[in-house]
Amino acid sequence: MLVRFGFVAMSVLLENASPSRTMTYTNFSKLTDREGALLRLVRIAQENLQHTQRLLSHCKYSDIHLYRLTSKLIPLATHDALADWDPYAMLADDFAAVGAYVRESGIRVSFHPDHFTVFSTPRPEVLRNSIKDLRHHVRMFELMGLDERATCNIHVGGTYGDKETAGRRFLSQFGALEPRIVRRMTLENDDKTFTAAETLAISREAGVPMVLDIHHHAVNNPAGIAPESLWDGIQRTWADFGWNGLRRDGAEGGAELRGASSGGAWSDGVLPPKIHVSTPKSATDPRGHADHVAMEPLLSFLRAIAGSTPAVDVMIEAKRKDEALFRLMDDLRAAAEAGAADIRIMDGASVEIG
DNA sequence: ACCTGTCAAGTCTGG
DNA sequence: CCAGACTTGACAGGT
Repeated sequence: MLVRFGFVAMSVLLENASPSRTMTYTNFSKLTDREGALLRLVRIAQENLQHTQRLLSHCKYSDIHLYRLTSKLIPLATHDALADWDPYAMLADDFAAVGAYVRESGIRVSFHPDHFTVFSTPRPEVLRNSIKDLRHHVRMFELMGLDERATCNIHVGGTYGDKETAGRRFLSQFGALEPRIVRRMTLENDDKTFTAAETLAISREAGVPMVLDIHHHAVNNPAGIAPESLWDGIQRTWADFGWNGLRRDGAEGGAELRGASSGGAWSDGVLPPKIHVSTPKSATDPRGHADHVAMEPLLSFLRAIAGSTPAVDVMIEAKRKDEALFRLMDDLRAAAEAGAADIRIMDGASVEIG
């Protein structure tokens, strides 16, 4: 089983490369020249996109095949007070350049809209903002010219004291999204509300792939289910509804999208399942993310699924970002050298297990 | 150079 | 019904 590692948003090793510089609305409103202020926002976004490209270059030269884009590329992009502002046209070239680099380097990219995007909500204005937020993310993918293997990952959301009702409300509100958005979505199990088993059931009904977060599962698993026992079902969500499924069903644009990509995992027609991994910060804060990732629990999970899984992509969600990724690779290399015959180092950020 | 309170946004808990 | 916690990176304003 091929295992590829990636990291989230920013690097702790690259200097002055923040992809998420911002301007707060409070500060924006202090500026008297609105035109000038909007131009400032565009300038910040351009800088964020240039830094994103440096981060992608860092990935490419470190063999990192997986990267999560920050949701904060354009400051105040979906703010209500800026509803009449269209930043996309002015940034089209910058997004196109990033997208071209992504396609050429074959890096698998995603977004993870933050916890304000929640489709289980009973509140109309929260739903409205959630839709707006997803449209914004998909718009950025489209400006980058990336096909539907570039996905947005969200959680099911809050339960409001009645998980059953909240789950049904999620399905009806999420299901009302435009197909072009739904086709780019994945759902992740939560560390407090919807468990992995519940998220899997909802993912199947919604017709989208599921991302398994093994740390969230460890801290939100009241039924005590072993994660590998859910794996067949999770893996099937990628085969049934994901990129492969789209193509098998002959969904619109499939053939055309295939030709638009090149290199590595982008060209072989396979989108491996994705999992998230992090390590509890401490016994008192088990849900928090530690600086680095402990190899052992991850390795035993990977060994458990290796027999039934050709490839899996692992997103590292550690506080020390890319440094944690490299340290984990060091640990895997050391384990292989110490005699673990089922671990083979493939390159700077991937291993073969089993 | 470094520190602290604040930031556009949501939900949950406890009072 | 409302305040505070939760959580993340970065700004803003202070020393």
